[in-house]
Amino acid sequence: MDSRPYALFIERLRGAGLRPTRQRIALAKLLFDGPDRHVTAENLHMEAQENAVRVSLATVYNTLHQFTDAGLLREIVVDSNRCYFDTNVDDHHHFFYEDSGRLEDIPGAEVEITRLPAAPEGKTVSRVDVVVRVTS
Amino acid sequence: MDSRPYALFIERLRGAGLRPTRQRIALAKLLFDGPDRHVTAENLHMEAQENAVRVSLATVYNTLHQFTDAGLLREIVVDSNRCYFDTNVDDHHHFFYEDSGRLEDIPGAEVEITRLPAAPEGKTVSRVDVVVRVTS
DNA sequence: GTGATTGCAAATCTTTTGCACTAAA
DNA sequence: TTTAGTGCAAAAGATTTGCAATCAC
Repeated sequence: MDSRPYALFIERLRGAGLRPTRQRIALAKLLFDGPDRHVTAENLHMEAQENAVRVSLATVYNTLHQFTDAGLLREIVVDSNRCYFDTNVDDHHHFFYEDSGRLEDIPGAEVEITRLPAAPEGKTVSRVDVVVRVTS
Repeated sequence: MDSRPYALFIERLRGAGLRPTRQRIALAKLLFDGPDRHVTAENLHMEAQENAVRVSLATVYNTLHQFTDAGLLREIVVDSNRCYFDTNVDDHHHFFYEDSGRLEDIPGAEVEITRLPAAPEGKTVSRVDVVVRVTS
């Protein structure tokens, strides 16, 4: 929880072109001070409150999108009624537990796609997402 | 537009265990009387109105989910703020045009996945979705 | 008739926005 | 200072729900 100094996060924000405000620093600490994770806005807002971080839900939404635009987070689409954000921005894929809504990373190397159609004329592939949906 | 008899759709609904009501028949005709397509609820509701089919938006939502549960449609998740339904329920994948929100089928045979991790203990893979996101 | 289905409007849920206030540089 | 960032409450979408009216069987 308190394993890394604030300076690290402040620097990371500056490096991404974001002003290190109290709220952003606190959220960055929650997000990046530990193993990779998947969060929703609601989810992170609650966690902030539990940790006595005063931040509004609107700011959590804004911050998640700013972090995503800055390349610190990746947005994952698996449920058409909720946005998930992943602190792992490397090339990788996901297991999606349909029953619980939980997400789990699959390292990029564990999926091999050997055939894929060419991008349509004039288009560029921005990403290939593989979602393995599992149930009990 | 009027190429197939109503009887065909009525039978299809019965076969899926759904009462062939006026609304369901009309929507089935819009959905299945032609090549495969991708629709949203809003989208299909507008089309119904244009074709003088009187049906409420709530019923369109309900019907799309009933059809999906019955295996007549498949839900595709590519945008966390809109539900897409696909009349193609065979094994296949998608191009997603990020700029326009348009979806395009990729036949199952055009994607080959040669490595994939095993499903987690006690879980079964219900589906593997591949979404190729493209931009201009 | 009887139970399933529908329509409508209201409710719900997630996400975004407008704007006055506060804080970082 | 000056400009970016924040909080709040209200707005905006998309989807669901409750319930009386209607329809299929």
